[in-house]
Amino acid sequence: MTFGKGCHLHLIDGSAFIFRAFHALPPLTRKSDGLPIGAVSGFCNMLQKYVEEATGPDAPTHVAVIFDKGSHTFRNDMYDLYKANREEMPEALRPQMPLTRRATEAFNIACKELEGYEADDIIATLAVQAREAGGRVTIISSDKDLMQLVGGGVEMLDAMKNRRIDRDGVLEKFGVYPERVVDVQALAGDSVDNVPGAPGIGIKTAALLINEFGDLETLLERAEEIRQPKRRQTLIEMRDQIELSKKLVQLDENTPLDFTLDDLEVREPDPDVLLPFLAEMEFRTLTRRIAEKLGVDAPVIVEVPAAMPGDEGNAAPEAVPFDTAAYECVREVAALEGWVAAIRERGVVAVDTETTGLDEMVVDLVGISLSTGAGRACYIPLIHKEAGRGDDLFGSDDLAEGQIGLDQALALLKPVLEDPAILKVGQNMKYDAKIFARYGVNVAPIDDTMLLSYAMHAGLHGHGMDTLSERYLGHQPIPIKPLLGSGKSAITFDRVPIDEATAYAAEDADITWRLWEMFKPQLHREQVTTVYETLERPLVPVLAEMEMAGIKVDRDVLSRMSNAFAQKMAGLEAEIHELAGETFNVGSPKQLGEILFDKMSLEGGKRGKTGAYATGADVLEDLAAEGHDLPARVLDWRQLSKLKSTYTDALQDHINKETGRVHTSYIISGAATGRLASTDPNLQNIPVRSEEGRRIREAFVAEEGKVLLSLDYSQIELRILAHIADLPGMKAAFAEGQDIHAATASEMFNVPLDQMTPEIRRQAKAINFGVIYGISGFGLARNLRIPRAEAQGFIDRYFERFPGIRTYMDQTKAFAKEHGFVKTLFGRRIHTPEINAKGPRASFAYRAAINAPIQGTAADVIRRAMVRMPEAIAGLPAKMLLQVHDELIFEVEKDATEEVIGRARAVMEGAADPAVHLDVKLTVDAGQGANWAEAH
DNA sequence: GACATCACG
DNA sequence: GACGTACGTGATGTCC
Repeated sequence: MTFGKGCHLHLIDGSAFIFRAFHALPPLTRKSDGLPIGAVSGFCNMLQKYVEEATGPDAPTHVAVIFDKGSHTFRNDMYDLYKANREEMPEALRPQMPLTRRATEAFNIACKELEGYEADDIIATLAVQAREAGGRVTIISSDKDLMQLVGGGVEMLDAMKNRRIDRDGVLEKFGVYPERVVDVQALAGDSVDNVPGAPGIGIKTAALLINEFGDLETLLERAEEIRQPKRRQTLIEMRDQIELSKKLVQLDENTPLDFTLDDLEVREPDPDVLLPFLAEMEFRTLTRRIAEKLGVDAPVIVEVPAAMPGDEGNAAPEAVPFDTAAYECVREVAALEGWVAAIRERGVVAVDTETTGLDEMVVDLVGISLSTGAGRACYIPLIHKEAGRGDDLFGSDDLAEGQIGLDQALALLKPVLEDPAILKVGQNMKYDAKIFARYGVNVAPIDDTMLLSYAMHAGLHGHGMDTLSERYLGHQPIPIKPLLGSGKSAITFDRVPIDEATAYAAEDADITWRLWEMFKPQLHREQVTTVYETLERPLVPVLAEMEMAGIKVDRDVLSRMSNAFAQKMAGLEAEIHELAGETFNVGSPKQLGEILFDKMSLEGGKRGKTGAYATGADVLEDLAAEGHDLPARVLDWRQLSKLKSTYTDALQDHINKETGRVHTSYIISGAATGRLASTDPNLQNIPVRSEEGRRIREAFVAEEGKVLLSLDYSQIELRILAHIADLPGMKAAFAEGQDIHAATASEMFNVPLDQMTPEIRRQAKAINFGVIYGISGFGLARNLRIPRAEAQGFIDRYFERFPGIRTYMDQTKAFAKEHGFVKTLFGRRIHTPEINAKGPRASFAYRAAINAPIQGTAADVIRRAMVRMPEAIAGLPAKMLLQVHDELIFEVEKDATEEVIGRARAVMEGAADPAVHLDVKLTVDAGQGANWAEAH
């Protein structure tokens, strides 16, 4: 096809892809030989994503990836400092450059470069040719130098933000249309490329001048007319430098090319070329995904353990392919006895349970799967029902034939599952342990692949089985959805036909085994063995006990509150409709925004990214403060609505029918920092800050004759900050038992403690928290509702008075940049893969990196306390029920209260010892009462 | 399923 | 000089 009208040329800026891929990803290496491969991996993923999305009416007819070639270009002949401040290419990236060319060719996309020219010049030349031929062009890049080409059918596409940039987009960026972009750049210069420009003039000023005078040449001719003396002088004196800058930024549209547009026609990738390349790179997931897309079999990539010093000579084990047909369905006692013997032989087994649902406190055990080696797995169906899908949707309630009796199977397995000499491996073992516990089997000792991954990879990705299998085994597990169906017609696992259940369930055990085999030896290499052994694994039985204990919740209290809330809400709703002059859904932010800012024309309507007005509490509070009644009522209504739906209503549904208690579930690997997360229900966010909300805690009660006990760390994060950042002033204040926020205020604002006002203390408190969060002037200003400059002043003074903070922040950032993770005092690693990204993502990562060691160390401390707690209170009539980040809740017989407080407090205050000696002592406050509101 | 909102530490 | 910001979570309701 000859390129012309109706054609659409895509030009991809290859170097931009590479650098983006390199900086966005952790330093991956090819397993077999350690070759750095991260950028190639990211590059291929981006190409694949691009190919997948480049369909439809907008699809390109022609496409090329353009690369830079050689470091010396004609621009260096003009100006020897051009790009002189460019940093050396990172050592890990250099060997990957040729591989990205090969990757492009493997995808069967034209790959073009030209010695002595930058990619931008080739792109310019092709874009102009295509435009003159009457075609459309999309330049896939976010390089602002290319913006001068936009217009007349040429657009840019920022692939990361998925945003098209047309002439108006360029105007937005540069303040001028594309044809004047070089003029603006010539004046503003570019520090990245070391284009000098005119000193003191940035894009804003440059655009102003160009728009006033028309173009650069006129501006320079008539420079005497510029009103501002400084600018006038600069432009007159720097004329040569500005003209040189223009030549440097002006793209060459006449690059001598040895190919034509017609050579760039889109071609289908050839599986026989692409897949072998991906396999050679050892990209497991991508190889499989693309093979699937192309409808061919993925080549097998042999699994090789990562090379280690001293490993030479270790033969790589042959990778065993996944094969569901090889799994055994255990239906006879003799067969099960065979498995038990095999497990005893091996000393370790991967275990997984299948159940009728997700609530471990309610569901029934349906079957058990076991694995004793890669590819060697079985499923033991126990209470599967006669298959009856089809005519009879619900099947029969009769047990299917050929299953070992539940009791008999458990009796055979129990000695193995409880044998201290046999290791049981699971994925999220807390779930299975709780199921087994309800059947009288106490599984121990254990390993958990989810927690192994968490100890090594926190911050990099999730730790669910699907994620881990795809990422580390290159294998997508059988999805559960087709087996169970969805919606109304969904069935429980006991109604899944046994042969299908066997493939699914045994595969889970197989995957768990393989992950364990891979992860376990990696722990020590990542130096997180102690983290795993002391902070992750021992928590499993402790949390299982707490969750099974549950906390008693008084349904009547909640029910009465729900009714009261409903009444108040109805009243408020009527008032709101009255004020609005129409009825609308108060719970719809969209409708509320339209009422407030369109109908009532109130000031301050700001639209978010979806185009809807923002109606968050901060916005409504501002409006209410101006005297508007409607937003004030909505705020009240929202508070009640939240309390009712999330707490007083929903909590009732979580009361277990058998125990009369609420049993939350903690996610050990949920938060990257080491904190726990609580779900179904979340008992870590029960209201406390508002008086009305706090009353919900009255529904959490102790059994008759017992009390609830709450012990919480006082200011644990600030104490850890004082230790880590070595802040002598703050340490002293803690040592003397002072009010830490007042002490901070005194230090910062030179106010004696006895003259402290609540207002000054409030500001100091906000700054203290800000520091923990990786402070920014903007954030503090918003929090305190003060001008940004003032907030910045506070921060500057804080840094002055507590110089250790600066050092801590700088060192933490440098560490994160170098290693890709930060550490807590106890060695927990939290990865920060985006720390080397560009733009706001890096700012996010930076603040998270500052916060993680502090929040994470506090999380480690309370984990250590929890692990030691059962032994400390053994023999006492007390149970640990809940954890809320810095607080532990116990239920205790009244007589034993003081004894439990004493022992639990000692454990908590001494939790850091002996692993870490803190310069600041930890103190614990205790409270008790008939309910949680009283105890807190 | 994404988004906005809001509850907690 | 611009980016667009406080850190970490989970549950709910609306809307597409």
